[in-house]
Amino acid sequence: MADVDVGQRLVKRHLVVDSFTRINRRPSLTDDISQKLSRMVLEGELAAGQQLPTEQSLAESFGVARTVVREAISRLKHDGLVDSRQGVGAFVAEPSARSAFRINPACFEKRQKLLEILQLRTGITSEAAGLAARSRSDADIECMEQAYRDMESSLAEGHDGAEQLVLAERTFYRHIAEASGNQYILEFLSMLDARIDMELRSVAVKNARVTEWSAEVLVEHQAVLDAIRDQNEDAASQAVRHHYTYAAQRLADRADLADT
Amino acid sequence: MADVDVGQRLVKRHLVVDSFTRINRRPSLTDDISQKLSRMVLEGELAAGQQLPTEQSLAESFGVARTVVREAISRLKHDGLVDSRQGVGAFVAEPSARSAFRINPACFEKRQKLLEILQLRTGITSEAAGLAARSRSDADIECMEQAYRDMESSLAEGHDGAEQLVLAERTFYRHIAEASGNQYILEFLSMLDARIDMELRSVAVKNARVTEWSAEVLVEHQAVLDAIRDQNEDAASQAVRHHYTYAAQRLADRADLADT
DNA sequence: TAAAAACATGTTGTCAGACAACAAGGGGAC
DNA sequence: GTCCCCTTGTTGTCTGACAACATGTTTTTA
Repeated sequence: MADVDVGQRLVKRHLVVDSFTRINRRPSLTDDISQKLSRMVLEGELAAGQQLPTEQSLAESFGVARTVVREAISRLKHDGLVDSRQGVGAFVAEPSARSAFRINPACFEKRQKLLEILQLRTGITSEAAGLAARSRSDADIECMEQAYRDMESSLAEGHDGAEQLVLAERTFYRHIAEASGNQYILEFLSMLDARIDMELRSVAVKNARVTEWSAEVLVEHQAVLDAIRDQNEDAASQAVRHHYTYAAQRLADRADLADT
Repeated sequence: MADVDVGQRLVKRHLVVDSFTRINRRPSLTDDISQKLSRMVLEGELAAGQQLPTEQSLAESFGVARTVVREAISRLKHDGLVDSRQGVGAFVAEPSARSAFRINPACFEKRQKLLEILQLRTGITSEAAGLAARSRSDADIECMEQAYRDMESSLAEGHDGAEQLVLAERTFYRHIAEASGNQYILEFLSMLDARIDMELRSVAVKNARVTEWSAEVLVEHQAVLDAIRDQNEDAASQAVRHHYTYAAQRLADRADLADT
């Protein structure tokens, strides 16, 4: 945390990494304000249907120019969090009006939230595996096998290959998503992976008992691969489900996560 | 489509309903520009890593003020579509940097896209049902039963109850998502439903053979309800999967969808 | 000659003010 | 009571200015 001179004001700036900031870049004022506003909406501090303060007064209370507030609100409008009417005002939208799905990266450090993300991922991935089993091409299988071999070889490198191993696992499931032929599944999974990436690159990976678990994990992945190769839909989605069931158990063993 | 005087220009305005515009409200200039820009990025017209034109030149080429372009780009930044560096420029971000998941509502009218959305929904919902079977409370069951009864009664009303029926079905699965105890599943599903809503309110519902199918559909839902009541995880998620398998078949029968 | 400092240029980030577009309410004319 | 006009307040858009920053060029200095 440092004091940074921004325009005419002296502000505490946090170098947080979250959905509102690109990695390792100082958040802009717009980032700050849009984060604050969307948190207000998301946490119910502003109830649905309630009118937001005017842009003018928001600008004054936040100590920024109206353009900054407008850019922030523009983001909320785009996400369906608020709805504005010219000449009237801006209002908090109904939760059913949300038009985008986001995950706050801070949640990746909380065990409970991580578990829920894992469950979400389970549903998508097992569906993807089933679809892949149905419609995979031979080229798809080759891609998966390649990724599988990468997992094996990075496992052979022991502890040093930990990060590489996790990356190969990601690639493995990306190929499955591609083989499913479903654009949305692919997009959704790659979004999830991007967020998880941050965690992977962190110290957590090195400390986690990745290599210790890898042997058994590899068997789980092989079951997935075999089922897709055999074009057995149910077995494929079941194998994915198995893998994530065990993954959830391993998650419980990890000591680097906050319990709240 | 109409000619509308906006500021100093005369512009063709389309009253489209998409993720960039709230229902039935004229899109603002920011909506237009952000839609155009994000489409350019999404469709690869601007390659990853490529620098965007300067805000100034974008403003000139679009014929709008720089503030409008800035609000639009601000949205893209928030979605992880572009990344800007002060003093340098704005650049198209890697696809892996996406931080939000959206579905273009136009896709709800294309059979293939709708099928893929249905598959995505299948994965999430069957996972939700499994989790719900594990951890549902008695109160959860009561909510689901209520929604189920609503489906029955609106089915009794025949063709007039079509819209009400679809709404009750939504409620039924929302209760399942709630019972799963997974915040993300609930959020994701309710986002999907919000988009589907538009379709429901459209003429499509009235024309679709909803009531004709309802009898068999109801049986499928009951299987889900029973499995969750019995706390049978596998049966619950399997029942959901069944329902969506049949739903996909019914989708193929619908004549109101574009095939492209 | 090579390194360092100063400068010039172009871009994004922020501020300020103005006016247009629009909605809603109030007051007067009829 | 109804209609019309006016006033007021808010969002939408335009314009201009300057700060902050990165980069390449030129000048200065060792």
